[in-house]
Amino acid sequence: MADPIVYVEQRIAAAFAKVAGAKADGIDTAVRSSDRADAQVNGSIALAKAMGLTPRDVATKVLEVADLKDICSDAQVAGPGFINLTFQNEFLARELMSSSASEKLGVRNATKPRKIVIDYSAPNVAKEMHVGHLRSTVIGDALVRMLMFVGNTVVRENHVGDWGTPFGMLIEHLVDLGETHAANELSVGDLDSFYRSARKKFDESEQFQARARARVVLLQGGDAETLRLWKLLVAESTRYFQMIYRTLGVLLEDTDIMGESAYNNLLPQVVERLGKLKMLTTSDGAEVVFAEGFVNRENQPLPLIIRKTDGGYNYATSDLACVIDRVERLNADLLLYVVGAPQAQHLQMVAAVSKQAGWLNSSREMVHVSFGNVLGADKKMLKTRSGETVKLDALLTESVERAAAAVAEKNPELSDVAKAKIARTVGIGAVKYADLSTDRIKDYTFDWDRMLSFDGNTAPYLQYAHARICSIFRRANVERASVRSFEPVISHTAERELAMRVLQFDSALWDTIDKYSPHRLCTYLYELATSFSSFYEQCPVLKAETDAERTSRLMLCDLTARVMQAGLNVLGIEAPEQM
RNA sequence: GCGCUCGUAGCUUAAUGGAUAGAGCAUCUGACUACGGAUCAGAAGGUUGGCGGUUCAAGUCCGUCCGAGCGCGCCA
Repeated sequence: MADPIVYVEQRIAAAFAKVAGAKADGIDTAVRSSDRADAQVNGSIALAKAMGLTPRDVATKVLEVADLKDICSDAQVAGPGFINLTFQNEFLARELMSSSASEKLGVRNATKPRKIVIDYSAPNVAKEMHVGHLRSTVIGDALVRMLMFVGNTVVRENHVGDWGTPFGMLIEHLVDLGETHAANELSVGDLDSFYRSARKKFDESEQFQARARARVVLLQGGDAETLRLWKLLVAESTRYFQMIYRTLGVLLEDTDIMGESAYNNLLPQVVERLGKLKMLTTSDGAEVVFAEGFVNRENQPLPLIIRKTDGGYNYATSDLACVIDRVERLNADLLLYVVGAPQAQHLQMVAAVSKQAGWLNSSREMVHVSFGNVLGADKKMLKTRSGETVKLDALLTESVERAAAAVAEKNPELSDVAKAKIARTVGIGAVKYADLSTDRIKDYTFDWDRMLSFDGNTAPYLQYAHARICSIFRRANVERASVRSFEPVISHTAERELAMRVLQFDSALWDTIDKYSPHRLCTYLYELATSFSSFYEQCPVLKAETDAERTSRLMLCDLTARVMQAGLNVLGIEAPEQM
């Protein structure tokens, strides 16, 4: 326990229960941070009516019962019935020590650790990764890291698009080019042109279309030679994905790939099981499930197509197979899908059918971690086939280059090796942070300048705060660990503000996890950095007035840096010691 | 047509139903020979798309209208 608000909340809740008894049930007695005091309680107003008292009377009683004298220097009923709390500096100091002593910096572990399968990134074989994949990859990876941080078991799954009708055309194109030539073309990372040429042939030549269709049949029938060619495509693409992932610094590995093809042999089983459950209906020649509450344009029930008229399966079948696999083989109790908002209805239908079939229930659920569309400067969807796609590796390269220019300007004395390393850390961090720091649900306007700007609420600003602290310790020639158990003395306002902020890491991270919204942690870290910068201006550390004050401030600096580093780390962003 | 999402300062945005809507960018005014100026302090900038409702309290919930985007049977 380190967050004073979390701590006082328990006492307040108990006090409310004592004062109001059962009437307090369902009343929000949460304690929140406030700009009028350290914390604010506001359940009294809601309770007043039920108790036949004025809100201020309720608040006064609660305050009497809670008896917060040992931790609060001030506790007052204010306004219509709020309780404003001010914590004692000694209490904050104790909490800082508790946080400093804990490996997880005061963050509570999950009370019930879960097994969580998280589906993210999902690029397509033989296609370039673009900004849409950036969102899924970066958001998904941040969630993986924070869910693991609080003690969950997390399984990463990269649902790569490696199966289906386009592969007929891609394989035939590969055959036309010759394997060596095709491999060369694919290995230079120019996947889009490969895909486009195949597409062009497909659109222009009926003969090619026929070949492509025949090839799909061979592929799905397991023809050895076709599979060999298919694997060639997959292998080249996988190498390309891994290159991007390594550059991006995400956790995804080859072994996390569970492409559509991986579920191929489960597909007949899906049909069989749905059939046994009497959920299948034949409609227009296709085998479908009608999930309740979904209608089409004509207000007719909207089906989930399990088996097409031609006997083939499609992505709904494969997604259902996924659910079965994740629940039954992996024994997951939470399935997260970090997938764009346009898939919302599809995923709802998959969830509805899975529930109806009994694969999912209230303790095994799937959650769509949806994110907004990526828009161009014209505020229109960035389309994949328009040819105007921003390629991910080009984006990352440019970001690192811009960061390199900044490093060269600010720190010309650093070695070339150090400069290059910092440029990568800063450049990649900036891109990831730009993606993570706004509410994922909203549409996202792609903007080079904003993404690569190093001012304001950006990764470099947070990294800079961290680097400055490291610099203080370098100059002081003091081991970071040596100040960690020192009990700090809080006197200056800026010091106190920073202390309060540091202690909120726990609630900020949990708030982020509860909503699967990384931008909340970003906001917290930005505020932490702001508080530190302000402290840094106002409170000399190395030239503090006394040794005790100096050590106290060093302790606070160390803890701030550790929280910053841990916070950036769960976002998948590195915190350099110099920049 | 039906459904989902979004609409906050010039721009980019934050805000569990809580008091005076909080930041950054841009603009303007200031600041150290103290630990890194990729900084800090301050000013100005808002009828939270409109109207109505629920509530002690609404940017937030409900209704309605306007605007934008996405989805809606065999592509994934």
